[in-house]
Amino acid sequence: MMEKEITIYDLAKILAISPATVSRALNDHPAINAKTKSLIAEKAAELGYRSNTFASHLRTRKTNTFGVIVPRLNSNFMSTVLAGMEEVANNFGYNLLISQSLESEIKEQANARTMFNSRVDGLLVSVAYDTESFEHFSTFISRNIPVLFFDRVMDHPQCGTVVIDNEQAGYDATSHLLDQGCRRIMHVTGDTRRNVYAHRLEGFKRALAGQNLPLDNQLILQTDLSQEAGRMVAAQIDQMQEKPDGLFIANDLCAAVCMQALKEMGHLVAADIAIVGFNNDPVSQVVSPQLTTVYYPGYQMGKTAMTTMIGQLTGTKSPDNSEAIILRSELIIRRSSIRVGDF
Amino acid sequence: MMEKEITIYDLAKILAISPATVSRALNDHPAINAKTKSLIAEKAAELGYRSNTFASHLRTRKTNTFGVIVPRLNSNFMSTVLAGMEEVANNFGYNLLISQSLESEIKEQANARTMFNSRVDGLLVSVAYDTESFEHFSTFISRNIPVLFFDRVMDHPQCGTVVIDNEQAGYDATSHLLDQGCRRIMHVTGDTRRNVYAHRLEGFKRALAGQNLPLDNQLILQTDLSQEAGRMVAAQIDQMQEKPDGLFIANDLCAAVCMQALKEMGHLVAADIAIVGFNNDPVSQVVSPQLTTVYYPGYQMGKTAMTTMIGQLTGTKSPDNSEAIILRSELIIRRSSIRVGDF
DNA sequence: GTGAAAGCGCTAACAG
DNA sequence: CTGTTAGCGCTTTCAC
Repeated sequence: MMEKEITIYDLAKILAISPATVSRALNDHPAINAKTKSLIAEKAAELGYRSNTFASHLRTRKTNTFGVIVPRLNSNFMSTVLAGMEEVANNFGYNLLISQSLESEIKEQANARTMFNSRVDGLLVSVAYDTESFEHFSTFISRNIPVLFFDRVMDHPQCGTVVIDNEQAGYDATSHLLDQGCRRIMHVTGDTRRNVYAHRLEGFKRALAGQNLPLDNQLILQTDLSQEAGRMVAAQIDQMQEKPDGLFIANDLCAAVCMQALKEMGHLVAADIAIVGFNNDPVSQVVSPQLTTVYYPGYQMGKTAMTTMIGQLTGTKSPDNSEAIILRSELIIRRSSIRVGDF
Repeated sequence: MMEKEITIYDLAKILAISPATVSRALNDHPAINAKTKSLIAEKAAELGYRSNTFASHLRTRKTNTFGVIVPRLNSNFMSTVLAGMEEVANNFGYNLLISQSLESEIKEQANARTMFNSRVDGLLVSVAYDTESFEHFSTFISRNIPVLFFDRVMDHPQCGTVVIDNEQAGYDATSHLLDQGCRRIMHVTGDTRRNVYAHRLEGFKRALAGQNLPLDNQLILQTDLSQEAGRMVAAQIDQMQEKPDGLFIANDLCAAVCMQALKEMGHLVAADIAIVGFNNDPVSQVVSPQLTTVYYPGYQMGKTAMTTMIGQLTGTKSPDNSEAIILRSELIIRRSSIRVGDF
């Protein structure tokens, strides 16, 4: 049943050559005769030889594995990013060790420790809601293991980042609502310790300021952007004396639920209240009216992050030469926010 | 900058004891004095010692890592399953090596090879659309590495499976439509080489047969269940002479898009055509009308699969004692299929 | 309860 | 172009 594992020593003995030659041949070392190479490769295949990566890693101190820490796996955006990362990593012969922080810094620290102990060659992180400290990443930095943040990033001189221009996206979304004649716009955001939400909020503010509109703090709601939050926002709007005529929610699923709830309460989407979401989640296309949103290039972000990481590791880029890559995002205008013609 | 890695030899030297004792203490070996244990643990923590997993794996031939191969990472269902797996694995100190087959058997084989070379302790797989051969998994079996299938499974005497009762779910969904008075029900399915689609179809057929309704092959559409497919199905229905009055689509996102398209073409959902989806994707709750669907316990499936795998590995279950675990799924009735009252 | 010593399978000087 | 040799850091018999 249990077949015996065959090693380079077995191959060496059978072929009457040295293990070193076998090792070199298998690694396609230039100094080895092409004939011996193919001879060895053949025999290896025949006997079902597989390299013992641990022995190899033990020597080389490289694992060919990247750690990835994300807040949650089960969001459309994140799984799209991961899909992009996986594709690139796979092409370059790297593996991915994936774990989720479940939006908790504590868990994130534990994940980071596991990654560290697993001796990943590099770490890609999108931080949790409540992460404050950089501490759990500094162990990597001090051992020269590259750390790259994507989407929800931390600011650190030695870490690259891959993001979209959230400020501009927030500005565009808000400006669109202003263009539609909205004058009382509510913004539903997440934890503003996170760049993605903070910057969207800044963009929101800049757009209002551009029209000399006052900033009403009552109209800025910090939530967890869950579906539940969407329902609560709708209930709150329903109760308000002076209702907003525009609504910019930093997450599609939350926005979709909120829109649904508002409709049930008798509000007319677009006419009464124009709505813009964020992410271009599949959900945004199947709600009615279809949801105006910001296209968020998740797959591209994953590919870019991984490419950057590999580039850094293979020395194309110096490891302490951090860089910030900004991907293009784009406002997608759909029916939920079209009011022109109502005037 | 680059801190030196500290080993059990360093600890041994500093504490003037043998490396063997350090190793045993760190692994909580019973034969070691509690005092020496804590002394060693303390020093280890102080110096930032981390176990070199490769050296350890090289000796023990265990990796504490499971491989997971899924068709795609970026589906709500799959990422939910993965989230469940990750939680359990993490609790038991295992890591996850995740890769996607992108619905291609070729890629799946490559993934399996990588997993094999990475010497995963076990493999969890949900197979691709077009997978026919078991070949790429038999290498695992012959080396006694447990292989467990979940959701999209293969039949093999030595592999456990975790699934829902797709036949029953298909039956329930169809029966519900029949209960609503539908007599001409269309079923949109995926590749019927896959158990999940084949069984739902069987349930569909059984429900019709229970009412002595004829089986019209024109009303069974095999598609890839994409959003695009949803649009095509709607177009096709729109063109039909005798239109179906019920529609059972084996995927929520596809169903949601189809429903949307039908509405735009002027068809009345529920009244003209009652619709049932599958998966309880978030999308199903935000479309209007809300979509009747089958709740698919993804998180639970991930947890169960992982628990089973770990149980098998730790010897609770004999490895060649395959088992089939069937999780409960549940029809969730919403507005898209309610016609009672229209008569 | 602790130590000595061998070896897991591979790679990389170094030597020829 | 190929071989010799010495570890990588850990676990684990076998002693004491």
